[in-house]
Amino acid sequence: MDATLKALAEPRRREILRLVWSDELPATQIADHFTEVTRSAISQHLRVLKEASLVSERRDGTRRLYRANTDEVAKLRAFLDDYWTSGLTRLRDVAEAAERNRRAGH
Amino acid sequence: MDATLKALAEPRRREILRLVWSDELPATQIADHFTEVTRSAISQHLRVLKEASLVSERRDGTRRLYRANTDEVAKLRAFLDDYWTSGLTRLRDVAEAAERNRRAGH
DNA sequence: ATTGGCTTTTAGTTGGCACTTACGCAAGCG
DNA sequence: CGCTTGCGTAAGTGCCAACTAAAAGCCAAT
Repeated sequence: MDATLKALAEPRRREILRLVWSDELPATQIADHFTEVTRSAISQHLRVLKEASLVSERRDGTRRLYRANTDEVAKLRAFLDDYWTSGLTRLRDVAEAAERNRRAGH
Repeated sequence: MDATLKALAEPRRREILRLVWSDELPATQIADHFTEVTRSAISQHLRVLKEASLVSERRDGTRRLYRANTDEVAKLRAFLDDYWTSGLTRLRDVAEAAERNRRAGH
């Protein structure tokens, strides 16, 4: 989950993900979309996305076709829904912090 | 939106957001929750969260009370739902890239 | 085998980010 | 007023992430 959010924090990686959202695309065509950075930079972005499971790679001859892994974004949605809504653990943690404070205090 | 994702990419900031999700909390109490970093570091995290509109600040005497801005997370959810699902713009962009390629290509 | 297109990888640079230490500043209290 | 409490800010450090340029890998066709 950490990897997912870190990967999406970069604007160009979001753009890449959008490009390969509905169809797979070869690396060169993805890179051509970006005029301000090198093909190498895009390749490295693709690696980050792949390691975060946000895209999958398929080889076809010398080309490499990338496609978005939409399931992973769905997981992020679920994360946003569930993570903070556990008020009980929050109260427990605050209580623990107060306890630490009390013992440490003077 | 960029600021929102960048802010959430940091684990400690997510933890802070979880702490102040359902109730407001003074800065010191938030900082006490983290034993491995300084109070100053937490203060800087709070500033990032505030600039991303993920938390709001309320002053009460010398204290500053923070509370999560749940609307902003809701916006992120909407973003995840809508941003990539516009296949038409994707096709347009790919066509443009191909056009650039054709002209540039000798 | 060698050439050539498609792509990743390596090495090196730079900018940014999280952190600590030290300081500053306002509000309440004796 | 002097002191303390609660908190942000400034300056400096170290690390990591994004980038470029150059080298290397992979695959197909010749």
